[in-house]
Amino acid sequence: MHEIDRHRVILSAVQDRSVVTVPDLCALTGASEATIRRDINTLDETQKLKRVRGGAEALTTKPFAGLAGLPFSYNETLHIAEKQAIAAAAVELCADGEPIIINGGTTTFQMVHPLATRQLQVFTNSFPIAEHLLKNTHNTILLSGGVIYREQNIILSPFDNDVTRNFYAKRMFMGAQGIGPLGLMEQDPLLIQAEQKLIGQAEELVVLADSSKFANRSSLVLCPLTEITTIITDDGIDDRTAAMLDAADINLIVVPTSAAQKSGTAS
Amino acid sequence: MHEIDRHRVILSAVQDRSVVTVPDLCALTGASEATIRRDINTLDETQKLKRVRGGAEALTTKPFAGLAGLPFSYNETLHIAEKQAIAAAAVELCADGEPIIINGGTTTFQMVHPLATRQLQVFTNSFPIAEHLLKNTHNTILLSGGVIYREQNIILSPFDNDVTRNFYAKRMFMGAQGIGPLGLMEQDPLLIQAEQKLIGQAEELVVLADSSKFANRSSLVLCPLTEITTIITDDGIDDRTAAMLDAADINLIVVPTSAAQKSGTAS
DNA sequence: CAAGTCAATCACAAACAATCATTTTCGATC
DNA sequence: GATCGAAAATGATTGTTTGTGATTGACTTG
Repeated sequence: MHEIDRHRVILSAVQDRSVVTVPDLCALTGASEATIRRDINTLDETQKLKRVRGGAEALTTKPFAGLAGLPFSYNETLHIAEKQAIAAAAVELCADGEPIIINGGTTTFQMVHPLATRQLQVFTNSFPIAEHLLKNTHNTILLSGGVIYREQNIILSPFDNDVTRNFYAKRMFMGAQGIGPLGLMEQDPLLIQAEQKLIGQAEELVVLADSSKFANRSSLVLCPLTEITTIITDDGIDDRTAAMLDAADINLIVVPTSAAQKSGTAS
Repeated sequence: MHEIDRHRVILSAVQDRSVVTVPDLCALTGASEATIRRDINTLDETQKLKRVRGGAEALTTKPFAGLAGLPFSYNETLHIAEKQAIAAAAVELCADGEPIIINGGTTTFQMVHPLATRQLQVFTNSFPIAEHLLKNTHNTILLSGGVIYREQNIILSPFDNDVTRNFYAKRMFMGAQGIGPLGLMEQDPLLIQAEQKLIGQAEELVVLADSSKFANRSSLVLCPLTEITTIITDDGIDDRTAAMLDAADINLIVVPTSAAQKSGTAS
C-alpha cells in the first residue's frame, strides 16, 4: 500500500470516528506502527489532522455542541435587533391555544422569547427551539421525528409518513436565506427538504425576513411568492420590493426598529 | 481507555449532573483517582470545566434546568452506582456503527456516558437522552416524533405511522418499573404506550434493571418475560429470581457492584 | 479529632523518537 | 525493454519520554 493510499485511509478513519489509535490504523492499513506514526506526523504538519498521544484526532472536531449553551450564537448576532422585533410581531399574530408550526432557523428561534408568556401548541423541526420552549415556557411542544442534523440543527425524516402529516396548524412560520421575484430561496438542500415537508401543513405561511434578505439571492428556490400569505420584515425594506410583494398579494408587516431614528415610532 | 476517551466521559458526566465526585468518575472510566485528578486539572486549565474540591463542576451553570435536571435528579440518585454499572454493560454489548434503540428512563439515561466514546446510531424517544447525546457525543441521533410529555420526559405520537416504524435496530434497551413472573411492569400508562411502540422494532430486547426492581410490582404488565432476550442487573439479585429468568430462557448478565453487601444507602 | 481530599513521589507500562538494516521505487543507462 | 544504482520508504530495534496507579504525608472540612 502506497503512502498516498495510507493517508487516505487514515484521514477517512479519522473523519469517521473522530479519534483513532495507532494500532487501529496499523490494522486498517497493514503498515507498522513506525510508519503510521510518520504518517500522522506529516498529516499533522500539513494540518490535515491533529496528532494526539495514542493516535490521531480530527481537527474539525467541533466541541460537540453547535448549540450547547448558546444556540446559533454566531449567526444570531447578525441583525439581532431586527430579528427580535420581527419575531415578536410574528408571535403577536397568534392567539393562545392555537396550533402553529415553527420551522428551524435563526430568525424563527427568536420567537421563543415572546412565546415564554404564551400557551400555544408549537410544532417544530428544530431541536434548539423545542429545547428552549420545553425548558423555559409552558407551551405544548410537538417535535417532528427523524435524524438530528447537527450542523443545521434540524430534525429531518426521509420518510413521508411521519407525524408531520398528521399535524395541521393555523400558521407556519419560517425564515429564508433570500427573497426575490422567484420566491423564497435557500442555500442548504437539507433545509429545503425540511421546509417543504412542512409547507402545506398550515393555513397560512408567514415568512420572517429582515430587510437584508431581499438583497440575498441563493441557488435554490423553495417556493414561489404566491404561496406566501404574510411577510414580516423591518423598516429597512425599500419601496420597490414592497411593491413587488404587494403585487404577489402578500400581506406585508413592517416592524419599526430602533435603527430608524425618526422622531416617534412609525406604526 | 485513552486520555481522550476519559475526557469525553468526564465532560459528559459533568454536563449531566452539574457536579461530579472523583470516585464517581473513577467508576465511570475505570481509571484511578490520581488519573482522574490529573484529567480534571487539564480540563480545568483548558476551561472545559471547573475544578472544585471533591470533583468537578460544569462551567455553564444552568440557573434552573426546568426539565432535564429535575425529574431525573430525584430518581437518579437511587441506586446510581448500580445503574451506571448496568448501563456500561449494556453499552458494551454494542459495536460501533450499530443501530440501537434506547427507551427513555433513568437507568437507560446512564448509557449516555459510556456512549461518549462511541459512534452508534441511536434512536430514542427520550428528549433528555437525545439532548445529551447531541451535545456531548458524536453518535448519530434519531428522534421519534410527537408530543413531548414534560413529566415523563418522553416523546409520544398518537399515530402509528411515524418514523418509529421505519427504524429497525439490532437491540432495544429499556428500563422497567418492576419485573415479576408476569413480565415487565410499568406504572404510567403513557410509558406503556411509548414502550409498546418500540418493542418489536429490534432483534433483541435488553432490559436494564437494578436488582431492587425484582421486588417491585406494578399494575400494568407491559410484556411477558418470553419477549425479553437479555436482562442486565446487579449482583443483588437472589437465586430464585435468577432461576425464574433462566426458566424463561432469558440471558442474564449480572454486573458486580462495589457496594455488594451494603444495604440501602442511597445518596 | 476523623474522614475525606489533595499533592508529591516512585515504579511501572505504554507510547514515542531515533537509528539502522532492508526493501521498494524510480530514473538513467545500455 | 531490461538492468543497475541512487534515493526514498519501510519495519525492527533501541533508548527516551510520557502517562498511569499506588503510596505517603500534608491539608481541609465538618
